[in-house]
Amino acid sequence: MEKDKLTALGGIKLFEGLPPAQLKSLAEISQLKGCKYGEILFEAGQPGTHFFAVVSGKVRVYRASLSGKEQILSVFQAGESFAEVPVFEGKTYPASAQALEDSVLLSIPRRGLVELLRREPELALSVMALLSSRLRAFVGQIAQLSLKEVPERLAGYLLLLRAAQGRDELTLDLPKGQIASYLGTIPETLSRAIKKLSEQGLIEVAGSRVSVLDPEGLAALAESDR
Amino acid sequence: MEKDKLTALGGIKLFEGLPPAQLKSLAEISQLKGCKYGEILFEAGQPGTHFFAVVSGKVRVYRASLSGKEQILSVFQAGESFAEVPVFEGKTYPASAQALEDSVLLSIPRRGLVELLRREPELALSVMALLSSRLRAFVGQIAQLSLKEVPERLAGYLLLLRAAQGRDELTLDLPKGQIASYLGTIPETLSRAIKKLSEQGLIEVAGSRVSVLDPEGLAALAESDR
DNA sequence: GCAGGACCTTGACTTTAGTCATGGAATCCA
DNA sequence: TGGATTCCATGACTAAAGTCAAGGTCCTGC
Repeated sequence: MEKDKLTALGGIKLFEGLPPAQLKSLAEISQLKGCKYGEILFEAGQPGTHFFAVVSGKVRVYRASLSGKEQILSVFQAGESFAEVPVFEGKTYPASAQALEDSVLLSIPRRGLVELLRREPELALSVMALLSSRLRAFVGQIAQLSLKEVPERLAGYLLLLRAAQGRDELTLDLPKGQIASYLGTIPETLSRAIKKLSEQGLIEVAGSRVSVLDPEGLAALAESDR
Repeated sequence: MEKDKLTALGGIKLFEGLPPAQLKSLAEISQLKGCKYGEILFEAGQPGTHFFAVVSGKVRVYRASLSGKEQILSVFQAGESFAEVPVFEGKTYPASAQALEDSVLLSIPRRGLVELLRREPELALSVMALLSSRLRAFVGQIAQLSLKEVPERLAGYLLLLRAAQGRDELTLDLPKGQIASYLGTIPETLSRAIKKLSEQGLIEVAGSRVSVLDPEGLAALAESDR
């Protein structure tokens, strides 16, 4: 069992390059935790006791409004970690987290991680780099939400996917409803945005498969604003 | 002159509690820099060479769209620091920065700061806490932009100001146009939102002075969503 | 004291996106 | 296999916020 945890920890990008002794001490304090599709890991406002890493599966981090609309902040997959904020602030989780698939997670109590960071300046620098990249992503998300309309945001999202998948035939990584929530809109509006891009000949859509027909056109749209 | 820098560094919250020797080495590599109202310090996309701290004055960090609309991410005042992201990522600034008043800044080259962080785990932890609090703020901002309407966002902003100023008679800390940009809207829409809150008897406005008449009502509005 | 300018407000209008309701397609699994 | 569920698309409508244009207020500096 300790063995499993060690292997799992080894697969987490953030802990790459950590000396084996430290990995082992991390393994001692962390827990492997299975969770099912739809399971809520924590909710915005709860005291933030643990830091998480995804061993397998998929987790979304989001904020919900009282009326039920949700804004996805990020989706995390195998090798990624999340819920750093309360580790260093010691307060509450700023957002909620829910499994989008049956998943396996590592949960690490914040105290232990802080101890480790005190002893491992290189890990600390990695953590700062990770936090910084999150900040960069959020800056982009804020700018998109505030300065761009839905079809433009969709174009940007598709270009990101294309870069990640390395080809023009994309497979959507999330159900469309979740993509809508990530883009800060609702499924109906996303549906119409997809139709619009199709009609303009920029993409072709069949279910969760999307072909990018005109990458430059998409890029022009994504850059543009009203 | 070195003396000035030391005093200035001593006033920066992030560096509070740093051993004098380290402060001194920071002073050696950092530069004092005056800048005038409206001066642009850096623009989104430029290589991020420096980290900044505000000695006096006021700086806004924002993203602009091609068409001229702007979204303010944060406004920094004396004692605060900004532009951490490229320090740890070594890439470009994710947003632009502009002086909102004649200001004095400290600029610190990223290399020197990284060196210092390697030697000072406690400073590293402070930086992680700072980055985390930024993330928390951005999560809130994303949620507001996506899940709430302008009058609700305004209500939230006024409540924050009220908490900061500790009384019900507020002085707006920014021109209304800048507040609009912070709230993700335009001056006309902000004007109407202010009028709406006034008509509902929640606030009373005269120029840049705002009286909060009904804090609970404001809070109810800020929490609510459509 | 008044001309110019920055900033703010208001009104009329347009555009975008959200709401509500309906129906279709795919999937899961008794 | 067929019934239920979930997810998605579409249409008709409403509401929110942006655009454009005009005018007001306040401050500054001759």
